[in-house]
Amino acid sequence: MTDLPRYLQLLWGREPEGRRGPKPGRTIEGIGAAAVEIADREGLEAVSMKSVARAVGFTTMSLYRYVDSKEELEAVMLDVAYGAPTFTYDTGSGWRDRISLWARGIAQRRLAHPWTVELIQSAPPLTPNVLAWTEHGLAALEDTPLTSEQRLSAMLAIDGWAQNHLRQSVQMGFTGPVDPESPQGNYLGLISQLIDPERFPQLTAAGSESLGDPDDNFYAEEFDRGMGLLLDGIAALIERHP
Amino acid sequence: MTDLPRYLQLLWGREPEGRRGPKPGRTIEGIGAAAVEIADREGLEAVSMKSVARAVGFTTMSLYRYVDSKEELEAVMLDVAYGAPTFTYDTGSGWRDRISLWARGIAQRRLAHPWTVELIQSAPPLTPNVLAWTEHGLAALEDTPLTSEQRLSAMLAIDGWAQNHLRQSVQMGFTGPVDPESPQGNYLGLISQLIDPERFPQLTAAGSESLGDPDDNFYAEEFDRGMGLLLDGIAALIERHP
DNA sequence: GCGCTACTGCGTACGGTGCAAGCAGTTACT
DNA sequence: AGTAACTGCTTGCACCGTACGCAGTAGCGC
Repeated sequence: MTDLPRYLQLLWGREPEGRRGPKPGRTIEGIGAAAVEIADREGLEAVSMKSVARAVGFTTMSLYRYVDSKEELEAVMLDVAYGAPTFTYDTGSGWRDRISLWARGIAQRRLAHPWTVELIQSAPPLTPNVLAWTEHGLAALEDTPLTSEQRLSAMLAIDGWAQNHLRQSVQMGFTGPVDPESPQGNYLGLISQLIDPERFPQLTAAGSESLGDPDDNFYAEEFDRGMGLLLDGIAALIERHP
Repeated sequence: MTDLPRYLQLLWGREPEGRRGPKPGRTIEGIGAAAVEIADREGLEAVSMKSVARAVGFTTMSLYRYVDSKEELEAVMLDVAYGAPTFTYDTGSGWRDRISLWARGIAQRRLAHPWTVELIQSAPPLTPNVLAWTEHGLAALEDTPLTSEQRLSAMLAIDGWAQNHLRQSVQMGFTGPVDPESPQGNYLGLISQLIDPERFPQLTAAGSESLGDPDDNFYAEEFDRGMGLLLDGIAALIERHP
């Protein structure tokens, strides 16, 4: 049994009691919240050990009393960004409504903190809020006849898709008003400048047709479309289930 | 009409002819390949302007004659990692076989260079090989009655899911032999140490049942399962198409 | 031929990063 | 009372991406 890394001990409140020395002056949640605030305001690249420390009134190295590395700080940030799931499922609602609600909830949290898509997590999440969301997602599929392995697969697929959709949308600059002067804004201009219509017929067609006017609703519409695809797939899986 | 960033000019062979001065001693493709080799061998964090420059026999700053920033270098790396799609679709094969083949092809390339999931692309891809794969994916759906907008959506959903599955698998350490000593290896140990079975009943159940023995085939099996979900969804979309 | 000019790769320098190590001061155990 | 474990702080290091100016080179217009 390996003992827990520091930040997990703190997040889960697993500190041994009766510890000597001064009480810690901050909480990791507070530190994470400060980091999140910086990321929301100035972008993820503005989050450094120094800037976060300053935001909580610390010197740089003091942060290492709460977190062993910047990567761990990022895990805390993600947990703060998720927050605890606040909604509950209507009694009587079916799995499709439930998991949709859940997916929308996750998408909403992530959309409020778009920098989450820039985080690279080299380890699976073990923080309280993220695990709470996972639990909530599994619970949405509780009434289906699927095995828990299938439920986990389905949930991971949905979560993964939602996350990826946000990622792609952020890349394309579709999450806010489209600025035609920005490099993303004239993506179409650049692409048509590059590709040979004979070598890239499908792309040429798709470009002129579909991406013609990516308006503000593009993100939401695409979200519903893709989610519908996945839910139909899950429905098919359930129907053919023994 | 904005003019192209340097690395795109080089990748697409759009340099003006009759240029003065010495010929460039390297190609971006070569530089990208060197960077890919470093990433394959020592991980993405070992890729620095210095290390790449040394690998091609340059000083650090010389790289900036080919690329305006490290981010552009990463775009080149991704393009090299993808390579050009080499396969063709069987005549007579249906869309389902075709897009499956395509998805497998992409997954294979990415799996050969797992660090691709760590790349954060802040702009949509405009490099030749990546666009060639996109074209190839759209062509797989050519025979379906879907609009090109729907085809694009479907393809993005599949690609996104494949990419995300790889990302999650890499995080979990499922892409290679499982080392129980590594932090990912005893993920289950850690999780069971943290969660209260009463507050996290679904997770507890899922953990003990499904993740019991994540063997080498877990990645591939999960890939097929999720892909099946998506393809079923697309099939449903096609059936109800006017 | 000539210089001019745009190009090559190189050397130096700068501000910023994450983090290792040792510090004096504080608190609660033995 | 003494000691051991903790707090936050200070200093210092190796490394990062990249701005800027350099001498040398190849093709242009004359």
